[in-house]
Amino acid sequence: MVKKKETKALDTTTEEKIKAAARVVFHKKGYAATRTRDIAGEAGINLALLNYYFRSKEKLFETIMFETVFGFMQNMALVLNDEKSSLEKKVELIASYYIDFITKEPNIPIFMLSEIRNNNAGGLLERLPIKQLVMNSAFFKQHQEAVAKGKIAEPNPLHFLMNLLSLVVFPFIAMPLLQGIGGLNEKQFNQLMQERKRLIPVWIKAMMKAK
Amino acid sequence: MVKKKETKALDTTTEEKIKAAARVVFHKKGYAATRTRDIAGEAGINLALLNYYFRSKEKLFETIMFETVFGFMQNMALVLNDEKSSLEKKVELIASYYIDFITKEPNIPIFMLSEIRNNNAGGLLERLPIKQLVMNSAFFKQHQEAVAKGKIAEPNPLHFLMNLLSLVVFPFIAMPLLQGIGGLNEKQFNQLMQERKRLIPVWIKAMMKAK
DNA sequence: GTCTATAGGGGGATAGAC
DNA sequence: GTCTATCCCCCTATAGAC
Repeated sequence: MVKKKETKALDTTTEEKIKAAARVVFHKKGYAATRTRDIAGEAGINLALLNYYFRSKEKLFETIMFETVFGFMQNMALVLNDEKSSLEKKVELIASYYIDFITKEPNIPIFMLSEIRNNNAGGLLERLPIKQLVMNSAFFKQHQEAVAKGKIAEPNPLHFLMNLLSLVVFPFIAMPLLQGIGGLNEKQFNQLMQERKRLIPVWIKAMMKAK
Repeated sequence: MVKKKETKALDTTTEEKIKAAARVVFHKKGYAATRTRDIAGEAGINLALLNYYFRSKEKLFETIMFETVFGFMQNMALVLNDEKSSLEKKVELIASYYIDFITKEPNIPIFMLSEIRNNNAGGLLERLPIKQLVMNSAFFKQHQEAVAKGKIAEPNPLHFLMNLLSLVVFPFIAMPLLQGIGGLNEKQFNQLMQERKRLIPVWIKAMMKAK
């Protein structure tokens, strides 16, 4: 649509600068509270230029939203579908990867979840093959096998997945509350999350045998 | 500030109608996306009247936000501080109560958490004595005792609390995603949550012994 | 207390010069 | 491609009649 960088030195095309700024502001404030002027300011460019590259606030948002959700999901997809790693290993990998990821981008979970709730993000969930991705994954097959062998008590794989995501993601979403309760600063909070990389796999293992 | 109902038949004073409407709209869309016109419409009154009762959108929001957070917390406070019930019982009570509560009001968790993140909700967290409430609770004392007796492996009570809240609250926040993954309708989703009333206490018990 | 009408300002988008 | 200036709608809030 606009000039295509051939071998542009650093990814500092204007388009990329605007997207980077939009990511920051949208992730932090959400669609409704974001002012296009703030994005332009953050990007160090003029408001008119934003509309030149992306026709509207909404188009820009859709771009950012799609890339954010896609970026979040793709690692999950990779891990869940790896035939070689065990179920235990998958739990470890997901806990470890996402705790680091969200520590760096702490606004992403609540951003995604609240925007998806508000407007279903323009049918984003329908466009991404989430259901097949998860339901046909090696993860689900391994879970079924473990249930069949009596190694896992709770037969519903959705509970398994919910539990894993809950333990990994929720503390970040509730961070301000937990910092308030525990009187933690950011560093101490992150330290707690690092501990959870080791703890969550242990916990999940114990939970799933219980009945 | 306005007329005080003496023994008003049903709580259908205009003020209460506006607040009820504001709750619905704010909880669903959040502060920034809410239009005062929508609230007035939902309440079946005129826009001007809204400003007559509550001086501004922000004042109305603060009222709703405070009552929402307070309403959410007060049961937690009651349960956590009950000296008579055991730690196990507390877990049961919280899981059971909040699963029912959030099933009826599914927008509340993400509403509270995203508004608190956005603007700290006008220092709401500082005004409510959350920290003392939790840190001095019977819940925390019982947790410490259990750790001392070797009944609980993980000594940090924040992990315990995070885990409990995660398992209870997160599935609701991620509901659209989980419905997409599992292909569930609302009824089936609620069924899953009902199962968790029984499962979460079992899981928590198993987790906390694990190391 | 409740309404209609309108002021006032903010924010998304565009025209047009460079 | 990038800027300045500006349009215009929408939203909050208020004035004033009843």
